[in-house]
Amino acid sequence: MPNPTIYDVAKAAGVGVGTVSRVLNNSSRVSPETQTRVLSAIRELGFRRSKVARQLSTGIQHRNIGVILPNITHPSFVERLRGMQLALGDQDNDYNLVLYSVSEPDRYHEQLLAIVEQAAVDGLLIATLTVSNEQRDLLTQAGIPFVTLSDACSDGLNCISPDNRHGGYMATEHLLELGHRRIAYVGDEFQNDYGFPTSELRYEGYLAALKDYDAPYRSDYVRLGVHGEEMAHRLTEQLLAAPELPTAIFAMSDIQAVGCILAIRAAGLRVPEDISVIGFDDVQLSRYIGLTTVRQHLERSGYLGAQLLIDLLTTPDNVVPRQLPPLELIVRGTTQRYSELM
Amino acid sequence: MPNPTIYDVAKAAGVGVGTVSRVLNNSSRVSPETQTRVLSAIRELGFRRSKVARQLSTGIQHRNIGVILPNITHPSFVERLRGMQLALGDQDNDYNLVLYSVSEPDRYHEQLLAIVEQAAVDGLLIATLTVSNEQRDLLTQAGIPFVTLSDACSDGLNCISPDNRHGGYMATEHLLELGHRRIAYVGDEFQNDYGFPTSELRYEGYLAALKDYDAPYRSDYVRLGVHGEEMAHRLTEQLLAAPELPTAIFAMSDIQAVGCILAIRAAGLRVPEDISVIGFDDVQLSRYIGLTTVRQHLERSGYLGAQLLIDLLTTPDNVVPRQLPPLELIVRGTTQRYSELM
DNA sequence: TTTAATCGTGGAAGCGGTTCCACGCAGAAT
DNA sequence: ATTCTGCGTGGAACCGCTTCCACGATTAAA
Repeated sequence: MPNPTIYDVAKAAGVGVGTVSRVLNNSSRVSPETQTRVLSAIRELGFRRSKVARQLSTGIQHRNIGVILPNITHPSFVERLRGMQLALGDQDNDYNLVLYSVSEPDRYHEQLLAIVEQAAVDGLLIATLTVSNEQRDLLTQAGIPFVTLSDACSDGLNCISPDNRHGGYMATEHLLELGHRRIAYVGDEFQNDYGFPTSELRYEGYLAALKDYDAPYRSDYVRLGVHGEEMAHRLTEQLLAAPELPTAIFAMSDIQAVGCILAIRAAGLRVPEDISVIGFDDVQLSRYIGLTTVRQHLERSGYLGAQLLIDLLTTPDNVVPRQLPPLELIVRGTTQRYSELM
Repeated sequence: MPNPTIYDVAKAAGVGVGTVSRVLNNSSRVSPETQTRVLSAIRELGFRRSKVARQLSTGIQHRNIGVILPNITHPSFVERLRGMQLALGDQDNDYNLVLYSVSEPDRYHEQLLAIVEQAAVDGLLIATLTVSNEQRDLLTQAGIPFVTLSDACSDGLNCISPDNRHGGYMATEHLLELGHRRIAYVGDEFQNDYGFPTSELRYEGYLAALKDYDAPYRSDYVRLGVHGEEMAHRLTEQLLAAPELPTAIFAMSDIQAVGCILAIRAAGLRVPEDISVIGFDDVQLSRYIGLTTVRQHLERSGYLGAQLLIDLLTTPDNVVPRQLPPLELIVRGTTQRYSELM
């Protein structure tokens, strides 16, 4: 018997279904003999009570909020996750957080389909990944409200996003004001498999700042590659092989900034004495290592995103808009004034 | 109407329930007029189809695995989580990971009760938190198999755990072999609200190593406090205020090691030149900052725990035991040989 | 002894969907 | 005119559990 039900158990034990249910919930009194009979029938048949049937029958509502994110590895997601948990904790309604980590970009859509098909969640928090029109329609059609924590707040989707362009500007401006002129950019490739434009936006800010400050733009100072510390390490090595070294690097994320710093040190140079490095995000790690960066309130964005979604779920026609605090420049120890003397 | 059902929608639209269902799933053909009638009825009533009823009816099984952990903040949980995701990804059966973050210890039991009551999960992965006998019975009674990723593998529970005592020994031994004799221990209080004995176990290893190497034990070199970087910082300040400074510190976790290092630097001393520091865990962060530590394969333990649970869920009578790889000493840059000259 | 209360139990109804079968009706084929 | 086909539709049955009501058998109270 593949999936025995309480009816099977009842039959096997020679009792009624009500009795089986009573044993299962050890509610009211069941005579000891009966109880053991039922229990052994359960064991023999390998019975497992259906979660779903139980929920339907008892009418217990517990809403699931799904979180889709590219990969649990990255610290920035941890921060956002923490914020979400916080928001869900506020509501002591029972919202459960269900994690969907998209390890490979091409499985993203497939996973989304499965989520919809399974009716696994009541609402969705989509971090960093972009939502295509097709996907938007899919979710709307299925009646699953969603909030994106992304960098492309397009077409009136519910979305929590920092101003990446401005953040890129801020970071670069900081370096410029310290007197740097040869500033490199290390970031993700603009066209990545997950489809998010973060790197390009921050790069645009970088460009704009260079322009405003009449600093030269040099294409060989722009190094792009897949996200991660190691790639940043390698990109920095390339930068260091150039005839004229940059005096500062703007890395589009803190993790990449770490890669840059490690590469610089490995080359026998010092940070910030020889080369200044600024990151982006302000993850926990950055405080520990004293990285200068742009704080984008990741935890808060998770918090606000979850709140927004809860609004959407509970009072769809009274959704209060949420505002992310402005980006902040956090100056720590990896940037310093540029002096010709050096 | 609080919770309109498809019957309400059908009535309002003047159609049968079958038709409503067809519209909902846009399956087979429904005439355009009918469709719009149904759709507007849905909108007016604020109908949301019940996830649970749908699942019961379609017979779609998707198992939920709950993860209970003290607090999402801590990097070590992220690593374990990653391992769990990995294991769940192997099975491309649909196992969903549901997160329960216990922010306050006293809410732990309450949350556990809610999980059981709600029948929210099919199995449970309990990280770090300990399971009392009462709780064990509760879960067994409810037919929820569970695996603990804890430090107290007692009474034949399914459990993945490193040998913390031995790990404490290894860390201390490393310092001793570098010639250190004045070795401090910074860790959690032995009796913490979450009930896990990690700190005490590692401390025991510390003691044993001191003894084996005939190094003096000094109670003022043992500093305990609530887990976290900040507390470790403060404890280290106390250590530095002592008349005779320790030459090395064994911190029971990497995060605490960071606190130690920061405190040492803040006091104008250098790591490892003045004081060596060794941590425990080998979280990602540690690689970045070059921390010497004991690797406990956190990701792997999450992975194995999830696998074990899946076994329990699918083939309860054929559970293959999982073995964690042995602890490894990872020597990086925060420890060095002690020389009297200094 | 009669009546009432209690206990253990069986089983129908219901939770809110989906699905399949049956039916009416329009248009095509005979 | 009759039969056939297919489309759009209604609604019963079912998914697997809980729960409540009913009922017979004890036991206690009157």
